Amino acid sequence: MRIATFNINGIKARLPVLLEWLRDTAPDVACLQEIKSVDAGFPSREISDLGYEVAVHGQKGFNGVAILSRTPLVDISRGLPGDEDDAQARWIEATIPTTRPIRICCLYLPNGNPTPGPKYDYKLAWMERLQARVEALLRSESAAIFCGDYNVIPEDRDAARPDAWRRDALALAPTRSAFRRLVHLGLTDAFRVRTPGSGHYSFWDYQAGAWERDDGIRIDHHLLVPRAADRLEGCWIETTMRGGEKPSDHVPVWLEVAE
DNA sequence: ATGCCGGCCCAAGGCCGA
Repeated sequence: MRIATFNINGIKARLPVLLEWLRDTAPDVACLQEIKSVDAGFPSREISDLGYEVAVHGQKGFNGVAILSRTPLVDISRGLPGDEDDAQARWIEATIPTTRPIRICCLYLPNGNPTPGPKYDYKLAWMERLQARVEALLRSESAAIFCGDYNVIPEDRDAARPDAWRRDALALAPTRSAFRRLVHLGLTDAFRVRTPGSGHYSFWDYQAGAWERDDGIRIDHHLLVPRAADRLEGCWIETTMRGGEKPSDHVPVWLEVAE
């Protein structure tokens, strides 16, 4: 089973690219972030015409996440638990009820800039809530995977220019500590366990010729609980998407797990 | 580079992203 995570930076602007990508690459599951649309505005019919079931958690103008799946989704849950007042649409999870079910969690972790400030406080608080959700799913012994835009550069090898990010919310020490605490619960960074070297990125800024200079960062990740990591067969970045027509500033990151 | 580009709101210019 191939599962992709893709921050599409706006479903309205990216629909032709998304449909062509679904036709060409045919993921079994696609976790989308930054759809920037309310549920009613999401082009579910165009996508279901390609054979996908759609689960959306949208919001007007900003954020928004969705899961697309070729097989039915069950037990869909919207919103990251832990703050009833959180209005930002950054989390949706659902189960793929195959022979060995997989719990898919699609997330869009807050950016957190500028730092210090309320946005950074929100990011760290969100990461604490994420920690609690991961702990709960570990206790449940489900084969859970956490796929999405983490807005975290885990280590220096995940940036072309690590020094430029040192004081940024994506790489600041408390951000990296919180990410390490998460991984140390027993999660596997599926890309890193297979590909240890530097020079692998999932985001390049639209500005200053970042793509042309390969000035990228790796911030889109698949984290797997042990029961899912046991089934890991591959993880790779679809870098070429960034050089295509009207690209998102992120590219898809793929995960293959045994059925 | 405290935003160079791009997308959102919705009709202009401001907010947001990383």
